[in-house]
Amino acid sequence: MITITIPDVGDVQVPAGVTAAEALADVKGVRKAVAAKVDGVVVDLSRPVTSDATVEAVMPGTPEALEVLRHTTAHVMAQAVARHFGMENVEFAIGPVIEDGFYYDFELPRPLTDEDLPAIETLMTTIKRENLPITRHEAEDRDDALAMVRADRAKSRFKEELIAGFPEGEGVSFYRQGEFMDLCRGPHLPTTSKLGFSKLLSVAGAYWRGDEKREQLQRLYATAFFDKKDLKALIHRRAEAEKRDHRKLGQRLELFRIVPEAPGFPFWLPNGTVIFNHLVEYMREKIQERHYQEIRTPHIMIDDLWKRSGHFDHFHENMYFTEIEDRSFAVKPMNCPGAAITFSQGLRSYRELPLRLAEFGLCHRFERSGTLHGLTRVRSFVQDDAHIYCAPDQLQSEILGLVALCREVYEEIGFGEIEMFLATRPDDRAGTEEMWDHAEDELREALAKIGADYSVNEGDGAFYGPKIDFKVQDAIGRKHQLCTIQVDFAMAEKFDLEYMADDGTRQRPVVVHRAIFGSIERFVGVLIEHYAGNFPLWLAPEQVAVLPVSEDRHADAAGNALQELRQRGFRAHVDWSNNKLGKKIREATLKKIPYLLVIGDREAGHGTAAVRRRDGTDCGNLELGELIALLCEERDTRRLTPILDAAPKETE
RNA sequence: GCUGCCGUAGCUCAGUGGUAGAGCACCUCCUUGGUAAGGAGGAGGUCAUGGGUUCAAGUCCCAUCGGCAGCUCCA
Repeated sequence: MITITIPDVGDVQVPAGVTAAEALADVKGVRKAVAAKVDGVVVDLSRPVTSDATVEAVMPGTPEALEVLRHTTAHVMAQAVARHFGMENVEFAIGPVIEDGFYYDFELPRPLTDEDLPAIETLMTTIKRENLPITRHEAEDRDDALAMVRADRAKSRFKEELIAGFPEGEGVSFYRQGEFMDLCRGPHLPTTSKLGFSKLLSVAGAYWRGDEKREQLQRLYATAFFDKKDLKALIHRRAEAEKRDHRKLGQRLELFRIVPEAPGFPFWLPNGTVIFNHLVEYMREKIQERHYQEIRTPHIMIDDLWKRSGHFDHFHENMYFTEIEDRSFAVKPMNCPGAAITFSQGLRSYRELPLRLAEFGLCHRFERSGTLHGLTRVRSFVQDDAHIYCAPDQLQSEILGLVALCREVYEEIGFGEIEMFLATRPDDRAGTEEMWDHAEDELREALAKIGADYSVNEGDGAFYGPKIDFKVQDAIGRKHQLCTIQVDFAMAEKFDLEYMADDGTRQRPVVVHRAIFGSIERFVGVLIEHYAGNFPLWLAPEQVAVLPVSEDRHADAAGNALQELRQRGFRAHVDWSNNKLGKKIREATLKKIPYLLVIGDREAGHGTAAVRRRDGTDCGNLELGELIALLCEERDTRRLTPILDAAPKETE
């Protein structure tokens, strides 16, 4: 007999070797359990328990249960694909669980099309109804496992390759339901009837083991949940994300365009340029407060410079080159060399440090056509870049200042949670161990000083120094990496940068590269989706629309309102069309203009306007001067939420 | 770059190998109106580009360019 400890229930004595399910037999609701946890490890319910252990049921609703469900659903999807094409025509690769679902990679006689999906889904439902028991089979070692896959099917080179990579001398497990067997660590649901609600999402190509030199496989993405509600919620979330897609909104709101004549090089339309410029202006304020100096450096410089900076060696594939009077030039992919040259004009004194040189620099990088994506992955973009040249003992306070700046900006923009990552020394690196120790310590200490929560990405630093990366969460919970703060010991050497220290010796400055927005292009792309196109007043391309009820009777009042708004610097217009009011409201609302001022008989004589927000809220009738003062406050304080609330309902 | 899908009016999209279509937007006229679409008329096309098959190609085939999803890359 062994002793099983069941949390919240107590200890029970059972014969050694009973299954986890049997051990849990008395637990309330155990019939719904999808797996068991033995001493904290999730296993099949059918797994025997051979010695004293803590055993608990893994119930639907827990993350572990969902993972088991999705993993099993992946197997069932593979089985359905096998039935759809015939087992002998399919070669199976891998089928892991990912965030929000799972996928499975196959080699198939022909590519999957959207028409295959419903057929595969139907087969999955059939397999669920067949209520096939899912059983675990163990191979002694790798040879045994190889024999098992070869006996099971004609083509198994991917599975064989996987097995060959397993550690020697360890067992290998397989799972079988019905005619389908798959190499798998498990655990799985006990039978296919326990499957929840699943949906096939998309088809894509993927390389075997992510290597573009290897076989290209067909990848089928899908998801599964226990509760139909959750599946619907995910589908809704995907639809919501699609509605916010910055490429669609960018087109509809006339913010930017990317045309075939310049693939990957965005055109900023007037509306988008307003946003672009205001973000730059905002960042200028921020860096002026922090005593940065702004510079501008050339877009095209001779090859030798890029060879000296190391870009030619490390970044050549992503650079554009051109020839001028038989000399080879490169278009800048980064701003660092220009800043370094700027720094090196004249001998610097320690009194000038930290010297913070900012540049809203336009960079060009060659990106492969398949990687381009709206504004978030482009071939030309403007970075809100800066290079800080400081003495080693100033490094930490500079880092502190940058982390604070980042947090301040992201908070003012309205992002949710901010995650920080410390990326430490990679295997391939420059500089001495002391330098790395020092730099990493400085970063760690800075993060500790502000009490920041952060994760460490070991070995993820740049070859010249460690960095802090920021990830922000947008309004619908997606994460974007924007800001990066990088410490660089190599650049000062490469460009022979020096300053005169207080003891009269020449010293190398430490260089910090950083961008807060990252690139303005990507930042605007993220912002469009974050705000769903509803930009806060200070950024909105059009801030106020004046809508006369009758375009001739109320023309004077509308014109006056417009003039006053424009005098106070608002981007405003009057809808002079002869449409009815309802239509004018619809059009202005679709343009996501924050405030609509309706002016009719009731307002014209009193110098007021009936104010409506783009979300449909009626803010009531306000005197024009008072209204404009409030709007100024909303704009000038860069409020994220409207300053005007719903007017109280008037009862007559 | 790779695999698959796609490319028709400014936008969103229909279109059976046999005369090029709709809605919105645009222009003109009527309508002067009260919180998300008033009415009528008009204009707008090298069906991405180049080849091929066919009596006949928007439609079938090939190539190129561009877009989308994913992979890879980047961060």
